[in-house]
Amino acid sequence: MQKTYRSRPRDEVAERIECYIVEQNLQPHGKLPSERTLCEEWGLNRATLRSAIRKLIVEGKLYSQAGSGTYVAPPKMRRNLQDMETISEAARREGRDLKTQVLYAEIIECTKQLSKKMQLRLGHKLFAMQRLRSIDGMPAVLELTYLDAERCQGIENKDYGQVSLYETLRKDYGLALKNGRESIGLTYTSEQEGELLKVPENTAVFFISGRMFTEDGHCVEYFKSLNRADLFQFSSELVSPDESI
Amino acid sequence: MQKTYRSRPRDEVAERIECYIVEQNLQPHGKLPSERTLCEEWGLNRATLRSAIRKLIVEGKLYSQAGSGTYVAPPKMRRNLQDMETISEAARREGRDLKTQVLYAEIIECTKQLSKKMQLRLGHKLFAMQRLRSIDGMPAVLELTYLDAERCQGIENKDYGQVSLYETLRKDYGLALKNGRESIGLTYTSEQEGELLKVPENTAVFFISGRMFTEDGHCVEYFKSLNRADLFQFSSELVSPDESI
DNA sequence: CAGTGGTCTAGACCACTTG
DNA sequence: AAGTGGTCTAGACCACTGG
Repeated sequence: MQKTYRSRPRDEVAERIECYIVEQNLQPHGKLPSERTLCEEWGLNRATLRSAIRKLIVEGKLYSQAGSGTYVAPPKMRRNLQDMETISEAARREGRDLKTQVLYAEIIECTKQLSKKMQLRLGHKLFAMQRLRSIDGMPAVLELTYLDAERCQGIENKDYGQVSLYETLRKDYGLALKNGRESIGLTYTSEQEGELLKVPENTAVFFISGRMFTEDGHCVEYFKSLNRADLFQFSSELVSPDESI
Repeated sequence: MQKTYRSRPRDEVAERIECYIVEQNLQPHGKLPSERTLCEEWGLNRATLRSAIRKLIVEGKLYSQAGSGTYVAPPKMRRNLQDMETISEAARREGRDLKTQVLYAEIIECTKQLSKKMQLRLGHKLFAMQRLRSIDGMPAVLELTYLDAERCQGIENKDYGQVSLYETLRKDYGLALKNGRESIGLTYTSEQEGELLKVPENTAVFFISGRMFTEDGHCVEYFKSLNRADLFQFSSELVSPDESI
């Protein structure tokens, strides 16, 4: 009485695609032949091939662009919560291209909720900025930053699509934000967030928020960001769960 | 020049299913009519209906069991990372049925990696235990716990399928584990983990690990757990990201 | 053993990207 | 304008669940 292993075409095709990538030495963002071409060459039904491709997409190994093609997904970018590495530092470390687009930047007055978070009085001037950050051309992080504008007057006068915010804080204002607390969770994108990050609505993304403090313990920055789960991998220092008993 | 809104059948059908659930007052675990029945009654192609069902499944609104049927998914169980609420406390709070199965329980010697995590010397006696915990009959959490066995001698003599581990620590050993650090990430199930949690291999699950300390700062417990993403929702106390500008 | 969800085949139209 | 992925139709077989 032995379990019959009737391997399904979908899984075989998925493996075949992975082999193809290796054999052809396809690099990240490398293009696969079109679905119809593969179907013909491999004698497949398109639905079966698409099912295999979908599997590899959810596994983070492929991505596809309507009207264009199917491509090899680049490895996820690793970020660590322990050290306070900014995304620009992480991108530099991994040799990635980081572009930043400022969606919103204004001086606002501290609200009740922000006042709690940052320990500032109501009405205190804050610099609020929302930025969309792209890794290797793919929208990856949607970031909302609040800065104590009274501690860094004129902070709003630079274009943080071009200049590093942290470098400005350090060089122009002598603020070295070394102490911080971050926390992570998962949420699902709203319609608007999905459009900005170029993912469907209700896609699971990492939600990271945190505060940065000056050396004398004052909160200068509060931020929250959405990070695409298909592009990032948040590693803790822990051993992999695969090392279970 | 207006964008034409040609709503796709799939999305219409998905909405129709949601309406059906409300109209028929279907409760969690309530059964939908069979796919073929719905196709006939609503004049649909089965592939289209299945596409709609798949969408609702990834959104956590339905689940299906091969050979049996498609059912209304119960709301996800909420857990919070900030407070150190155990899963049994969370289950009680939400009025859910929690069952625990011990897969492995033994005294082992502290390894190099564990020694780093727990700040204990190599060879220190640890109580290692792996448990599978089920919510309302569905395998939900795969948990691996390491306890400082020299601080709680005889800890291995109870059946933690029946008795609360934390209650035992508190009552029998006077250990109130109030201080802890947890961290969360995403990983993908191995074949074995998938079988235990009753999900396919390579399913995305939450990976939570953490350490619990005594009041005098000694690490007594190190744990890591896999939590099915379709059953849990991890919330932080922070404002929702939807409140972005 | 009848009914279920899971899968596969074969063929078609659509909106979009790209040369 | 040609080619691409995304979707839809119609019909079929499979392994499994449950009475």
